Formats: sequence, C-alpha cells, structure tokens
Amino acid sequence: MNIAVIDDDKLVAISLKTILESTGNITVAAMGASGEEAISIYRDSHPDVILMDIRMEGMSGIEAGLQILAEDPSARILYLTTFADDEYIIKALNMGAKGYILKQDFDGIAPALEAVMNGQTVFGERIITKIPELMKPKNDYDFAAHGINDKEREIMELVAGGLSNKEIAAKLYLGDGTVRNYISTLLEKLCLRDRTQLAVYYYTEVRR
Amino acid sequence: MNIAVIDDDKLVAISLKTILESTGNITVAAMGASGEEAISIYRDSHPDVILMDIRMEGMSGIEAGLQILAEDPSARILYLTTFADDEYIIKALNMGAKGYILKQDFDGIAPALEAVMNGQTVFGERIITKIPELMKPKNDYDFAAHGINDKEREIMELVAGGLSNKEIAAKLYLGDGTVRNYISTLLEKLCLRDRTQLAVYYYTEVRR
DNA sequence: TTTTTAACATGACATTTGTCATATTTGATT
DNA sequence: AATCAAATATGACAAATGTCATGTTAAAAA
Repeated sequence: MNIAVIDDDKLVAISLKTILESTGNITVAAMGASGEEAISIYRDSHPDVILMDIRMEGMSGIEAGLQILAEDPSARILYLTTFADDEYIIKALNMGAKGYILKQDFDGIAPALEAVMNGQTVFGERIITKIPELMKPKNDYDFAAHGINDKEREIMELVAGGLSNKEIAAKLYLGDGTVRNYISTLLEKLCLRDRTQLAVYYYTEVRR
Repeated sequence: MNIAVIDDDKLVAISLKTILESTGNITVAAMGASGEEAISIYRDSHPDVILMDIRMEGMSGIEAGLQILAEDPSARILYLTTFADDEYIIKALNMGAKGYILKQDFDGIAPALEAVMNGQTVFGERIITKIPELMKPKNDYDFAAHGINDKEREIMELVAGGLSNKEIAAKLYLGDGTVRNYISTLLEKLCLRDRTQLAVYYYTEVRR
C-alpha cells in the first residue's frame, strides 16, 4: 500500500514514515508539509491513502482535502489530529474523509490505514463519542447577510420565544408600536408574512 | 488476537472463521449463534474482540452487547450488519460498540478487527454517510398523552408550517372558524396563548 | 331506541397583529 | 453648519386571530 504523509512537523512526519514502513505492508511514497504539497503530491503519485495533519500552517488539511476530493472523489484521506480541534470532525466527515484519528496513537495508525484501504471509515477512541454533540450543527446564520441588525435580531429571538408585542416592548423598554415596526421590517426583509412565520423561520433557518 | 464470532447463520459464522484465521493473525476462539451464547462466551473466554451479528433470533446483538458492556466496559464489540438495519446504528454507537460494518465486505473485516484491537472505531463505507440523518433524534412525542387527536396534530403541523387560518381551512376543506376552534383547543390543552407559541412549542417539544 | 359524545360548523366579539404615514432624535457625512 | 441616514416613536387603520356561545350531524354507548 502506497501512502502519502503530510504534516508540517517534520519530526512527526519522519517518525510516522519509520513506524509505518516497519510494518512491512506500507510504503510511504511521498511526504509533504502543507496543504498545497498534499494536492500536488496527490496529482503526481495518486497514493492509496493520504495521511494528513488537519491543522497546518497556510492551507489547512480540510481545504487541501476538499480540493483533492473535488479532483478525485475516490481519494482516501485519513486525518490526524492532536486532540484539541473538535470543530473539524464534522467538516471532515461531511467532506467524505475516511477517518479521523489521534496522532499520539502510533500503534493504531497502521491498522487504521489497512482498514481504510479496505473501504472502512475509522475513528480514534474518544472521537466517536463526541460526534453526537458535535452533530448538532452550530449555527453560523449570518444576520448581516440578510441586513438584520442587532435590535432586529433580538426582537426576532423574542418572537421565536413566543412573546407578544406588548411583552417584547416591556422587556426592551420600547413602545409596542415600535416593536411592531421592527417586526414589520423583519418580515419585509425575510419575505415573510406574520410573526408565526418568523418564529418558524427562526427554528428552521437560524437555529436549526 | 483472540476473537469470538457470533452469528445465527452457521454458514456465515464458519466462513468468517475460515477467512479470518487465514490471515494468520487472528484466532477464532469461540463461536456462537445467539445473544445468550455471546454473553456466556464472553464470560468464559474474554476474547479481545467480539464480532457479532446485530440481528439474530431471540436476543438481539444490541441487547447482548449491552449486557456484556455492563459486565465489562472495556469489552470490544464489532457489529456485523446486513445493510437494511439502519435503526441500530445509533443504538450501537451510543452503547459504546467499536464499530459497525457490512457482512458482505469480507476483505474489510480482518483490517477492521486489527483497527478495533488498537483502540479505533470502524465503520463500513456507506454507514458513516448515514449518521448525520440518523443522528437527529427521531421524535417520540406522544400526542395522545396530551390529549391531541389526529386532526389537531395535523393543524398543529400546518400552523408550525407558517400557514394562516384561511390557508389551513382551504387545505383541509374546513371552515376557517373551525380551524380557529381547533387552534383554540390546542392552545387550551397545551397551556399556550397564541399560534406563534404553538409553532414554538412544535419546534422545541415535538420536533426538537 | 335513546342518550351521549365527538367532530365539524357559524357568527359575534374583543384583542392582537401588521402596515403605513409621519415625526423626533442622534450621529455621521459633507 | 447643513445634510443625511439610522434608530426610535406615535397613531390610524384593516386584517387576522382567539374566545365563546351555540348548533348540526353522525357514530358510539347505554
């Protein structure tokens, strides 16, 4: 099995090469230290699996992976992580990566590569247990992109909390006519008709 | 590595034993054909990994797995599935199983066992892609427990879709006063005040 | 059969809601 | 200083909404 090792820590890369090649079954055909290198290495030598650090200087492992998979959807990418970077798990998963394992776990890497080679997807010990909570997508709804300012956002949240105009007015020290105006503008901006649709929008688009 | 193979299809069990032992690295220390057997085998011989069919006559693989993990949380259980039984994926995951792979994928099983032996968690090709949708907890909201009948439930869903009374009435061939009555009862039953709160309730309690 | 209950409906009424035209204040731009 | 654009506010108005009392029908229970 030919693999490529991409890690911006030279020492780690070398260690991996040594360890993996000592298994006898694995050949490290290429090594790189950045996302860009990963891409060009993959283009040149099409290794069976790319073993890549997820966070690197410059282009991240994720970006490089996306690029590689765009060019060859059958590429097998196995990410290495140092433990701290949870945020990437879901991204990697959705992207179509073949797994996500801990760098520290030297002994586990070779078997993981074998499994990936055979079409499996592999996760390190503690990683899989985190997936449930990571799965609820943190929302990155962009209020600004819809021209919604802070006050409007606040009012939207209160409407989505089921409050009446009067209650919202009291809570924000505004006149209740003012609140109605805010809601009017919100509805206009979001092409909705009434507060109920606004609440629905909130739960389906903003905080889905 | 000593493993136990549990499958209620004798033929599959034997085939697995043959294939796995031919790798040289794996010894099938015990075989069984039911959940009950799995439990007693684990008690007796503590294999490194249990390779178990997930659906079997009598006690299912999940139940047996729960029992085994209760007695020894460090037990490594790798499930075999025939493809159709999605529902178990999440259960297996939450339970603490080390993976979930396809029976058909003979070549993949040995590497998967190696990976599991080394602390990884392994999923078959198509399985991981299903996790996102399976993750959203199916709702077991009990309408009946709140005294909500079918019509009311239907109307509640339409309100939560952002429809006006008139639209709901048209859709259900009801008078719009009737719709208002239904909503009134719903609000009464659920201790809510208005349709917006009903929609909020829907998204936070029914389909959360 | 008679009674009861549930589903479906109507109309009257008060309240809430959404729109609009308009105004004041404030800070930024010119 | 003059102008402009926001954030904030008001009141008038129409439409939508929620409540209630009441009625009809059909099915279930007695």
